[in-house]
Amino acid sequence: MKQATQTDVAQAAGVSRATVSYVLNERYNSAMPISTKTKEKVLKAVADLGYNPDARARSLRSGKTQTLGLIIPNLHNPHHWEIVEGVMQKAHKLGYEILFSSSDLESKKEENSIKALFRRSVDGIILLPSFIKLYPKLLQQISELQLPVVTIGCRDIGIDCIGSIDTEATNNAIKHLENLGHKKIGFLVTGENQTSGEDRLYPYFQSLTKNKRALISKQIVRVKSTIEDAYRKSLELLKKDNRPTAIITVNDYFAVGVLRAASDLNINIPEDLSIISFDDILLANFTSPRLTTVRLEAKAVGQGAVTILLNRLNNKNLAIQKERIPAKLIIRESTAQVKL
Amino acid sequence: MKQATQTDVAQAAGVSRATVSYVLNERYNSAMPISTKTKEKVLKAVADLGYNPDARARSLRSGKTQTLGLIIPNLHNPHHWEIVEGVMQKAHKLGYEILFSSSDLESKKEENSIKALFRRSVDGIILLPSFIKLYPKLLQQISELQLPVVTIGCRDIGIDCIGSIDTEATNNAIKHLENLGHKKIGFLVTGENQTSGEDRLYPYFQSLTKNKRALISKQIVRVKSTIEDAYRKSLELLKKDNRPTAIITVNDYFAVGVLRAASDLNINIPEDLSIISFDDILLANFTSPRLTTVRLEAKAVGQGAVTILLNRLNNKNLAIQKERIPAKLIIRESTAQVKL
DNA sequence: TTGAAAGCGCTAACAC
DNA sequence: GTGTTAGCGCTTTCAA
Repeated sequence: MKQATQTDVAQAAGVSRATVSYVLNERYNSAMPISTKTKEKVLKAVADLGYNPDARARSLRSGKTQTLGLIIPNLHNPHHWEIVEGVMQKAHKLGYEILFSSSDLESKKEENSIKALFRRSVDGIILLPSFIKLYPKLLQQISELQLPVVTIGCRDIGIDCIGSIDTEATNNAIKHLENLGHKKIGFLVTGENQTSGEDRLYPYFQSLTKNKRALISKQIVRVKSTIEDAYRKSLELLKKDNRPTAIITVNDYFAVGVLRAASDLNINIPEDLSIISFDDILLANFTSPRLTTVRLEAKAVGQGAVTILLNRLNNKNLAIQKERIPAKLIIRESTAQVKL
Repeated sequence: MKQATQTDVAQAAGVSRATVSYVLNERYNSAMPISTKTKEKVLKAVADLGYNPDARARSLRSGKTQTLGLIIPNLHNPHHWEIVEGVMQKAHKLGYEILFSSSDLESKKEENSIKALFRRSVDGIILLPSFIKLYPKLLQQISELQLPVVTIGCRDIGIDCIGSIDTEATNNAIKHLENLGHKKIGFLVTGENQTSGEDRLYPYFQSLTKNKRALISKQIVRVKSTIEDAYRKSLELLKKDNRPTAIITVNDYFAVGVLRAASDLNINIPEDLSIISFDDILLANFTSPRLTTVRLEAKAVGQGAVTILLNRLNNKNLAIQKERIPAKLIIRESTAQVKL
């Protein structure tokens, strides 16, 4: 049997198509009063026929798709998924669907995702950007598409955003390590063009030029966003004679790679090496040892992103929204007093 | 500036809207010949105006949305994302978008996802089902919606499907453990209503009733699909006097929880306890010890699901498709000869 | 309180 | 080779 259409329902209920529309969109409370009997007739016909309004037609006419685009850099970091979870929960609760895409760390793809994918099939976009260099281009595309966008992770480029307070988070991590007496700290950050490395650690390095820079012998290692590379690079780092007594990684996922590398080299954690990371993914509490990490409230970030985006949809003229979520240090087992 | 429409392009190029449509849909090679000059004029106008066809209107008219629905049970098991990755890669390559949804292990939600979400906004659905009991209901919904569906994981219910060869995979795991001399094997499976537990281990248990059942003292533990529960339940299991010498978990994600529990109890792996699991997620090679596991080729499964679904879209009358992907035992560090 | 009808932007059958 | 035109299924003014 063919799918029932609005016309079928109207005929079955003995009313006009407009009336069906009114009932289904609950217009009867406000401007458009509908008699209870009519309403019931329509509802019955809808149930009988198993009628489901066509989202495309509805969208074409109303201008709203009730769909949000979500783009994340890669599919392997669990932190991203926790964000996705927050986004989906909130979006579904509010009656929005999610058109999902991963940019796979290729800037070309990220571009395409934004452009090709969202030919008015979404009302707005939630973007977890991967490439810093992309930002100017991004801005341009966004204005061309005239689609509201909220980015996860804030930079001052006049776009709605939500993110953790990176400098605060970083300071928490550094301070914890310093309190434990660590002076030789290694840093595992993402590639030069990617966001999380720069955002998270750069403010800290900046501050160093003024004061404690001399105190800390920086050992910065850039890794691709895979656990394999985190493993390989930390293996190299830890094989050096002058290896750090503590490592800060830009995310928990990398920290798992470091854990593995340390284990290969018979380096005990935290006795011989402290590790601290960011995110506090679920897994962080189940590694051996459990990870000391700076919690970034992924789910809240995801939910907040939806809220911000919908605010924008409801009011194009809103001032730029910028929400910062506090980061909290979670001390577990991967950090300890430095050995003398 | 308003988004350009087909009419704008037609005017700018000095042709009719139909011609624009022909050019953009590349109809000029086949039935509908278009002169090169016209084609170029149109293409230029498209570029000048930054024209992007409206996916909704196109879909409404053509009946195709170029969008696939993807539903997975929960967002935390990395194996699921690897499947998602395969799905997205293949789908995007073929010009399809992904409408994404997680059923979060609530059967109610899974139902809604299928019904409400996909009111003709997708051409077909890829479903990684979570609840066995849902299958009959599922079948009914599918026929009501008249939407092609492919399930990941096969059961004989007359739906296109793709999955690993579960009995083969299970036999691989069991045989490996038996070869190492293990007789007391514990099983960590998912809740009674969920698919992976039953599919993966049930055929094996069935076979046992006929022969080696006596040899193996089964210790079956049911866990919820969270790493926390896997951890908690294996802690209980391992505290027993008569604890198993080997544990089979239904996925690598659970195995990480077992690793953690063993570590808490100072049980050495693999010396005191062997662990074998399923999936071979990326992480499985970076735990300590690295996991012996039965590789399930998640990415290939995801890609295959898309292929199967598109076959179905192209030919409604195709016989039921059923693709099985061989499972391969990957021996790493979490299994060893049983101690005497 | 309800109905008639226009039209969202596009594709495809048909006409020229 | 190219243009005309009829809808796809819905929402929403306007009229009754």
